[in-house]
Amino acid sequence: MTEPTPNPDQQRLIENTDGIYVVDAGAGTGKTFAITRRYAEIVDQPSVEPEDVLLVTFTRSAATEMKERIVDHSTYSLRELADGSIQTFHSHCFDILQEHGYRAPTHLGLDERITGSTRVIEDELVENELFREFIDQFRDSHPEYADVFRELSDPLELLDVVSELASKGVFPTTDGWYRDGEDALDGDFDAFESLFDDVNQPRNDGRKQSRLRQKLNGYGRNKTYLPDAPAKAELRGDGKKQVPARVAQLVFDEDRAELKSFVHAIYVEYLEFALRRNYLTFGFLQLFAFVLLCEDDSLRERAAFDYVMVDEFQDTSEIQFKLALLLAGTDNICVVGDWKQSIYSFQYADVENILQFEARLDRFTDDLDDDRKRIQFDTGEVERIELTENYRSTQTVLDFSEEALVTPATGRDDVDEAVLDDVVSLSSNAAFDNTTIGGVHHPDEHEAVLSTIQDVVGNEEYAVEDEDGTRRPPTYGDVAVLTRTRDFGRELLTVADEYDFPMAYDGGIELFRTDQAKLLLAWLRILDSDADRGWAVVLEEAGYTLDEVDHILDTRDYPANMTAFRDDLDERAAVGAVARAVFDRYGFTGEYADVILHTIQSVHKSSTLTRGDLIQLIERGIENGSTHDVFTSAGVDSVTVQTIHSAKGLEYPIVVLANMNSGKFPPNGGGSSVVEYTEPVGLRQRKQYATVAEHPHVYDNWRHDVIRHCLSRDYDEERRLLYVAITRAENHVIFTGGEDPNTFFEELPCTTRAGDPVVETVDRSTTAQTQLPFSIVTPDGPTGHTPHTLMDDDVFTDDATEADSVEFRGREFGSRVHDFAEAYALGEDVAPTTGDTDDERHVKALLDSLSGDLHVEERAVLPLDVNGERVTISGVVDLVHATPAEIEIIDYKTDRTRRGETEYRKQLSAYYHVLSECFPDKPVTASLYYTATGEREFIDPLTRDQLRDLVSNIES
DNA sequence: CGCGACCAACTTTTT
DNA sequence: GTTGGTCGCG
Repeated sequence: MTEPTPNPDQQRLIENTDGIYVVDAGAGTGKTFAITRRYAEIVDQPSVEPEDVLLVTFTRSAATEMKERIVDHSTYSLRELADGSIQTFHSHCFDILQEHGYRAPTHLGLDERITGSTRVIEDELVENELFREFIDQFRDSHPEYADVFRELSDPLELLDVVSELASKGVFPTTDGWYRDGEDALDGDFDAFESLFDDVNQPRNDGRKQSRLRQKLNGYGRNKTYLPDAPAKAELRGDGKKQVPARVAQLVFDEDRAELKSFVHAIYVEYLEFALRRNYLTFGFLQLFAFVLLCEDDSLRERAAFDYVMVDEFQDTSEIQFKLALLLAGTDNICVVGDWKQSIYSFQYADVENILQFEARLDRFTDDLDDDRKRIQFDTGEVERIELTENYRSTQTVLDFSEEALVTPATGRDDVDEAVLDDVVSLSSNAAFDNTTIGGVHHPDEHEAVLSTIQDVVGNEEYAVEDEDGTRRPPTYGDVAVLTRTRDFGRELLTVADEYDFPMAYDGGIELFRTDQAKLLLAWLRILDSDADRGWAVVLEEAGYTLDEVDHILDTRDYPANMTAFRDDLDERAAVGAVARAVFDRYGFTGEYADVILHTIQSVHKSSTLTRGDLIQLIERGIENGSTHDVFTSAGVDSVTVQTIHSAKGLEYPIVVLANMNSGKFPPNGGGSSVVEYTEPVGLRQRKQYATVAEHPHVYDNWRHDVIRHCLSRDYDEERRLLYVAITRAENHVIFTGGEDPNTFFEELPCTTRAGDPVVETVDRSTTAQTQLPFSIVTPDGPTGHTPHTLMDDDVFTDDATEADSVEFRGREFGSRVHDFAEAYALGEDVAPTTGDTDDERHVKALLDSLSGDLHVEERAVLPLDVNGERVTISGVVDLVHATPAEIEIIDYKTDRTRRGETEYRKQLSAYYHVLSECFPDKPVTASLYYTATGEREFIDPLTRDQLRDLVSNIES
């Protein structure tokens, strides 16, 4: 939420465009507003153009939002800003490499090149598969590392190592390490010693041993070390409450030459592998961009900006901080962030970047200037600006949010209250503060959440305030359920569905844990080996009882229609065709099925996927919960379910923070309230090896068993997560827990009560909304495709081979125009990559003639009551164009000869009704735009009754 | 009150 | 890998 006039703090940030600034912008302080105004201030100077300014955001959607908001406050249009650099680190690095990256690998001694066709692997699953493939061949070609591999439980850990090193700027060259990379690997004894000392302080005024000494009590338990390992007593010392100081040196000094050479070999050969396969990972994008900017002085000067701004600075990694410095041609640097919202350490974000900004600025500058001057400005003067006025939440919520930062996560967790010294307290500008903060717990937590929301909706006690100051009871749309895990969100949606409760999930979904993927896996297993665990799933889904399933499995007397389908599947050679047939059988035509197919196909491109491979792929996907974004829109009046991470930057009048359960939030640890000893103490079998010689692969690293206790492990980030969740709320916060709520739930200073959930089924038969996709059945076209995929008709005929369809889809005419339109509407620079056909020119002309908000690919769902049953029509149109005067729905078609006119009409009409409800005050029009002729045809929307008739005819 | 030993239960987020 | 709970010892 933003205010039209900047407050004095914001004004200071906006006006002070020259020099180095660190902005502590707490939650809801109008950070985006201020930063966009600042950008506008900078580019509105006559001597400055958008391309002189780099504005880095953390997500692509944030970049888009920034652009849109800057347009409102500067003399530049969205088109002109497309040339300016408002983007993520990753996409900026990609641009640099596209333009100048050809020889970048040579700076590391690599012979491969980065070309215009080098892809970026965004899908984690695909990246993992590629890495596995690399490791398999690495293993074969390096028998000398067989011993090391025996110690690894999962080769993917090596990908972690490589990624983490890349995020910290440690890169290999063909014959060593890049710049001072090896120093980082060797470490710094003084720094280590100070960590060591920290955990080695006696506690309770010297009466209690140090944390380190206590931890070392488990040293060597169930292990057999190599003979050179010191004894436990020697490490822990005796009589004192501390570990002897010399132990620090003892564990630090280790010959890691072999380990380093192994990691080096993996790292450098993986880089070669990726380049040969013509792809880069997110991490490698930054790696090569950094190398290029470091080595090529003239390029660095050309690529440098007069102004650099970094948003969400608490989410930056070490390499990103350094990249920002290399991209800054002057000392006009401004970083904006909030350390309290640093929750991405698993993605290598380093909260110290913002907390220790000045020290790191000096250190990184020195590093970069090590051999020659690269940073051409003085870093001496750094100014801090604090934004303290909060436009989102009530003062009660703000005060409460600080409590979250010092709430213990476990019973033994002692929180350092000193963190509050770093907190810049916020003051609310809300006039209305009727905030309730409380907790509800019940064993049926899903029901408890739903029932609590129903208590709140329409309840005057939970009144919320609209932007114009009017107070009203809340609706479903005012509520967001935030969870730490996607699992909980998915379960909650399943339960919500039973009550027809209006609820939509927003964000990544664990694609391989959906019914679609599980049934596909089942059929693949049936094809592979008539496996019971395949048949069991299929039979159960078909409605057989457990007894019946058992009987069928015993007798192997499968239903005839199923064996027929199996034989039919068996004739399809390509796995993609198998998957499509399975989805068709079950009517899975929505977004999930599409994304699964797409994922299979993208793996298929890089290797020939057999059924066995695909089974493995899905099994792994289920195991590690790989996620894929599924397209959803926020409902018109439905509760939003999100993970806390994905809700960052958003705000809701009422926040329900769910799943506050023991052992799940915080992640580790747990504990049981009832202890049952199943065997007498002392009889537990020890996993101890008689001699090391018997098991030469045992690699118990005694040094590491000490060192790991010195690395800080605390719950600070969990508390920050709590902080982020609470500060999403404008008015009310409700915590919910299950049977055994966790320490946060107990310790947070608010009242909690046991719930008594009664969920009422919701009648949604008349309300239009946008939500998760629902499948469509068309009378005369292929089933279940959105308007623009209908153009793929001929691609989906049975006799088209898999390879044909994959290749053909990529180059498919209609899709290309669609992609072009989307990219162009988003302000991306599309001309060089997509050519300049007549169709694209038409689309361009149309888009240029429009001003206002363009919403690309919004999905709408219109529920209809058909013969007493609720049926929904779902649609995706290419563009929604919103101006102050009207709403236009626009869909691109190549020409009039395509099939599926009825379907277009149906979907445009459904869309018309949904948007008419969303915007009751504005006229809504629906039109088709024929790119072959440039004609625009306005459609008379079908009435609800007509739609109902149409749908019931199709159904019967 | 501190210490040690032991068992059992839990282990996420995504550019 | 971390935690909660319990038991026994000093």
